[in-house]
Amino acid sequence: MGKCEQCIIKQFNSLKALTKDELVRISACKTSKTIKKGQVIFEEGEMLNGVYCVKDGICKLTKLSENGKDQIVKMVVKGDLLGQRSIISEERSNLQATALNDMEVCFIPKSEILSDLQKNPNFTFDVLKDMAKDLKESDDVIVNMAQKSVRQRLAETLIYIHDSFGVNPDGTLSVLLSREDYANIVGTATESAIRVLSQFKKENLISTIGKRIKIEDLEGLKRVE
Amino acid sequence: MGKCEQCIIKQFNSLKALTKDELVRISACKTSKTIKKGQVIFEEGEMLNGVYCVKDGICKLTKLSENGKDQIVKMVVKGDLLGQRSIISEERSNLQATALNDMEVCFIPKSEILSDLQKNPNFTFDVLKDMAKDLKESDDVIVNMAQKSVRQRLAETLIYIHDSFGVNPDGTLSVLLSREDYANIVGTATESAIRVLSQFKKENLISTIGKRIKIEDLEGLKRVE
DNA sequence: ATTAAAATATGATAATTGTCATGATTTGTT
DNA sequence: AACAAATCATGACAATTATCATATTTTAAT
Repeated sequence: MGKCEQCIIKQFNSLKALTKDELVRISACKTSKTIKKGQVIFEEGEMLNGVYCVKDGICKLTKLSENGKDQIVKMVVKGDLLGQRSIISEERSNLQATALNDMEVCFIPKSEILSDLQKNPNFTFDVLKDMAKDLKESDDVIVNMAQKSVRQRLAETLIYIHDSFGVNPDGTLSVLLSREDYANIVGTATESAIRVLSQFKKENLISTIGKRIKIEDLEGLKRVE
Repeated sequence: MGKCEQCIIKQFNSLKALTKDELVRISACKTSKTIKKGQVIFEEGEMLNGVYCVKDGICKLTKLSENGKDQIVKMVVKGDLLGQRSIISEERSNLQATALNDMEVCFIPKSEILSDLQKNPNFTFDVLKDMAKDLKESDDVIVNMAQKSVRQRLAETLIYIHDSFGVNPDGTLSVLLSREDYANIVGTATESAIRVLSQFKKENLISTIGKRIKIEDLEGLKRVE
């Protein structure tokens, strides 16, 4: 099993603020897991016993709305930590995490994280910074949800996925989301999302190969109102 | 000027995690301010030089959307800290803060807060917990915005304001918001907010005295779909 | 007290989005 | 390869929400 001290991934998250000693100790008690596409990592309401460090793959964080629909609140990428919030507030998770890809993650027990938070102010401060960033992003999402049209939100989602996760050799978005996923990011009915995507296609903003999507006119998408 | 060591307000925020020494030092460099209703405490894009501890009054945190409308992202109450996020990320504020009441606040310089964050892990951890709570609330707001109707969101807003800020002797909500404010919380057009309030009135869920609102049927409001 | 400005209210209408029905296509399984 | 199940797609229509116009009421300033 890999050693945390030598793992490159930690450069992308708060674990980089840990000392070598602390990393060695974490390395000794962590477990590596492979998670298959579609598999649920943890459920809403579940008590988490630790945090996950995402070594590879992507997952979605969703919350079930009263109307029975899942809302995708955030996408978690290679390098991100998963579940810190629940550990810090000592509460059950308010979100469900589901793999969108095959994933490689390391599970670090709660006790280890909490003791490091107690002992290493640099680490705590780094987690704090991370959360401040998340919070700012949440503000943006709230404003977008409240003030922008479905058309605009979907255009921005496509751009976000393009910019954050990149494209395959054929130019299609490398993250394959279902139309339902798109709807659940944007906060609309699946049919509406499909309809808007069809419009985008007619307007030559995107093209599709099967269910894969290729952005044909990024600037055009940015101009969508 | 009051002394932080003796101030009751700090029980409601992370400052309670500071030691007596640290509080004495803060007390020495803090400044008290009175802010009039409607006054802007800080603007979007402004560089904050410290955090505010709200001793009395309420303010709204807004973000200007591209369509020129203000979205109210959060309400800040007596006991809350204001501006920690910008200080922690060392970024300009992403939100504007505007007093909804006459307010009493204490301004604590950035340097003091940052040094306490460096030195006192309990304090940092408490700020972290606070932010974790904010983040969870943001998730809820996102889901509500995405999945619920204007009618539902407005009903919930009325309940939230009722429960969080209480009522006057005559039963009207003690926080006086304009119809535009309500629209900017819910994320809808002012006319739509007004219209829904009128409906609620017709359905005897609320009554109005001038622009003041009184909840007549709390249970009914909770059932709104 | 008078008046102007701002906020609230309501109607008419258009635009957006949701819902239900139905078919086509894709995917996964045997 | 054949089939069932899931996903994608589109039409028709209903419901929700936005926009513009225009009163009415409230607030603030003189």
